Amino acid sequence: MLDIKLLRNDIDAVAKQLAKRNFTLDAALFQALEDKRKTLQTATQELQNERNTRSKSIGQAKAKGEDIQPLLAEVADLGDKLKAAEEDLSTLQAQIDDIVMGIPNLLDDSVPEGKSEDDNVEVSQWGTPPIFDFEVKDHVDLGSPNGLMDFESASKLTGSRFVVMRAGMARMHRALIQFMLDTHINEHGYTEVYVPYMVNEESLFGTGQLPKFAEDLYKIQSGDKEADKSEQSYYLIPTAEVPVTNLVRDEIVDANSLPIQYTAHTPCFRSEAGSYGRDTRGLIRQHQFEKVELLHFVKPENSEQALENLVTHAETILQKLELAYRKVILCAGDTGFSASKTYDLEVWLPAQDTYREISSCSNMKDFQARRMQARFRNPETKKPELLHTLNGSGLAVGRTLVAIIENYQCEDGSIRVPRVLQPYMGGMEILK
RNA sequence: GGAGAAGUGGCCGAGAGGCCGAAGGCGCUCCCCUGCUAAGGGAGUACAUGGUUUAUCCCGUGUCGAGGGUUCGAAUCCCUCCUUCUCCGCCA
Repeated sequence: MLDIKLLRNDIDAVAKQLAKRNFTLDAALFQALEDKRKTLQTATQELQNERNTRSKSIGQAKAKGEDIQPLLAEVADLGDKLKAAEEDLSTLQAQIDDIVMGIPNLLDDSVPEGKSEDDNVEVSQWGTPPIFDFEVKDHVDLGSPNGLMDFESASKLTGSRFVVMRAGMARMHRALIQFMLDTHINEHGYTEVYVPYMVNEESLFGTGQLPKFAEDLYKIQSGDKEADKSEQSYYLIPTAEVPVTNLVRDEIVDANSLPIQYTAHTPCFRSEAGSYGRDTRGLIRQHQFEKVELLHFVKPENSEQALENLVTHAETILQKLELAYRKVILCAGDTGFSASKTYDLEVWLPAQDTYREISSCSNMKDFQARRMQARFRNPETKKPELLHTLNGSGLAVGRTLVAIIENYQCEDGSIRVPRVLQPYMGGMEILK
């Protein structure tokens, strides 16, 4: 959520900024609604003030034992007028809130212009893509023959975009999670957190998935209960960003505890509505996948550096796994709704002969914090101020598995186990 | 799943229709006194938001778990939901 004052005072500049990300802000409509709001709110508050003062005088008169009937008569129609005014105001306010909640974050000045992912700018490369003297297979062909990776069974159990893994494959998948968590905890100073995989609506509003992206989420319907509107419903988390970031929702954290760095392993659930036909083969785009997430809560002046650190932490994993990758900065048109600036890490996939996203690291600045009222007390001004929140994948586990399988493949179809993972797999060196 | 109790500022806690944005305590900030393993005195100290502009000041509005309702007036009464605790049942 953007600062409402910024929208009131300088909406044209905001609209211009947002145009960079292909977002059209109807400044005239907002302005008109705002003007109405101002008069309506002032009028409503005047009525409330009148009610309050009159009620108070009734109380005082009663305490003195005076006759309050004439006073009651005076306020007879005040209630109805006030009620009407309050209803008009809340309707109008809801309209304004809808608009404001649907406005994406302002982009950092360093974000390059561009319309789509084709305009993202490469920042750096690490490692060299391996050269094979045989025809490379993709991870599906490598994993399927021995049932290590089994998409047919998964579609029987559930449907498309799920997987069953067996034996060494399942173990390597688990090893990756442990390896990532251990690295972030031991070398990068993160605190591990375990969080619910289902969250309420408020949490999803806090991080920005709602109200705009409801179709990407799975909503839980509990058992035999008919959808009862009065009861709160839960959603499966699309990323650990949601539960972990919401830890600071409605909190005023001690400035001394900053920066806070959390890491969490969770499954992620995405409906992938709107991506029909994309990446239908293999593990790349699943309804359920594991991710190790990195989150920072920092003072505003430190968030720029925190993003650089966070990306480095994610890069460390790829480097230890000796996987070639490149780092890109997302252009204006490709940067996500809540993000001010995003780096993607893209790992080399031999079978696709290209780099594919494996991590996305973003500085949300105060966008999520404002929605969540996540604050810290500034020791100098003694006033609460909004935190800056950041998050990034460190890394997406399924896609990392894909990268290992394809980059470490041998001519006979077996897969070498990366050195750093071997201790996590009982010393196993070859996966077949 | 059944029965009961409770949710008040950074924390603890009083308050039971009007004199309550809320006693008292702890903590914190500032000042004074004193002078040495410390103690005493005084003052201040919720958040959001509108007028209202970077900000200050002032005036208002809202907020006592959340949302509705009753009333001239609700922290206080009623309803729904959420959460916590106690007892019983069940359970990885």
